Amino acid sequence: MAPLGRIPEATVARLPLYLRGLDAFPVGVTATVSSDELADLAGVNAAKVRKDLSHLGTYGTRGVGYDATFLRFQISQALGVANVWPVVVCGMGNLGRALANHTGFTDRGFPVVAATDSDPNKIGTIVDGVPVHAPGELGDIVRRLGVAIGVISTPAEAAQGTADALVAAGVTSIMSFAPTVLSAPDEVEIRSVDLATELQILGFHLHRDRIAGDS
Amino acid sequence: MAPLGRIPEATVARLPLYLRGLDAFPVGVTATVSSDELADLAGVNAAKVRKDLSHLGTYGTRGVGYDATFLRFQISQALGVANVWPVVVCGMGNLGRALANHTGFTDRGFPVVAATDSDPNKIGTIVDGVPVHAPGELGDIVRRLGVAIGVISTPAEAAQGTADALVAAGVTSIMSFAPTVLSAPDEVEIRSVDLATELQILGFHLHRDRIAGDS
DNA sequence: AGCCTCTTGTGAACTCATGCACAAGGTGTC
DNA sequence: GACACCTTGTGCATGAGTTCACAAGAGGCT
Repeated sequence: MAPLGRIPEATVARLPLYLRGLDAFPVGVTATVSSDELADLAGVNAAKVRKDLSHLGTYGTRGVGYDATFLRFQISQALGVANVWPVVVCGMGNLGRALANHTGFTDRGFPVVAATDSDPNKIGTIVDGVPVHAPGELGDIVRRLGVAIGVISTPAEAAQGTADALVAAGVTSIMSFAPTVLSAPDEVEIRSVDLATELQILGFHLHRDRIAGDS
Repeated sequence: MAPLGRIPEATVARLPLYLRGLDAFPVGVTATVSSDELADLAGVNAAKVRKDLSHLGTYGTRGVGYDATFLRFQISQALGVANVWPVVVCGMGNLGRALANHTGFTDRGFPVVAATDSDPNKIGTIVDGVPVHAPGELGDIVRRLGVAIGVISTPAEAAQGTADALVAAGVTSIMSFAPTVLSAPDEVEIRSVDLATELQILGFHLHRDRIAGDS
């Protein structure tokens, strides 16, 4: 199989789950893991695990399984986990503060190096070790600190302007929590997480189950 | 078309986006919206909008478009937005507090009526209007307040136990932010949002672009 | 060595989702 | 009423992703 041919998007989205599952295996100790075990750890089925991993290369041994340490290395390699991508959090409201302080980010190679907020009372302060700047300084911050990823946690009204500023500064990866559609050039990748939308999807199923139960 | 035949999951996930897009139209005022306009507002293409809406019924007028108010009503109906689903937030760390205080939840019919945390200093206090209880009281809270949805924002280690407690209390919809796989009976719907995983997906593309740029 | 057992890697069928392209069916104008 | 113009609704083709099922190896036991 092509060692690094095009990896399907669905597979890319699962690689972090496999990596997380492999955390169950101590480093340094030689251990093998089967596609079945890894499937359990990642919450998917075994066939998917095998097909996903086959996109990276043939790293398993038939009849045995995968060497946990080696597999972790290969997935890390594919995901580029060795890199550290500095993050700027735009909008230090409730959510922004939580994100800036989220240990899961730094632990995985995404240190929050700066934040912006339009509130004059916050500008110039340091919240949980993260300096808060004015939105106008965004371009400067990105260049000076080598920011690779922008997180938008502003109100919906300010989101597009913030995205524009990030793009203008050269940021090509954005994660947005604002409940609005963002437009940006094609080469910019935007991942949008709308928490209320997620709940509405849950609500749909609750609603439907209730309808079904009533009839 | 079957007015309420089975709606594809992908369509369900987009209905909230359409509903959000329709917010651009004032209530009470009669206005029509075309699939093209709605596509822009929701960030998808027009063909998808039409096919999605056709699953709900034939609510458009050829040559004209959709009546904004009526369409909003129909989508709301399908999603069951008229219902109010009380939410309990489990784990009042940084993220939990932000979620409990998230106005987007209450605004969309998902009031956070209670929270739990294992920290004795938090138990019994009221944070932003939300009373914090001990994890052991979860079953009682769910029954007493009619909780429909549980949000898990505990550390990964406590997530499965919290999920078990929610399920035991009769909650069938769970939204989890814990970076771990949760197991639950089939009838329980779990939506998992791992923020670090999202960033790793962005990181993959950054990594790949950089590789491509180097070669 | 021969055989049995185990698990990977993958061809192939199948399901689900997307997007095109156009007929069907409205509205408004002359 | 006839015609020109719009936009929906949908049949169909294409593509992406999932799952099955099994041959191809690898290791161990007798």
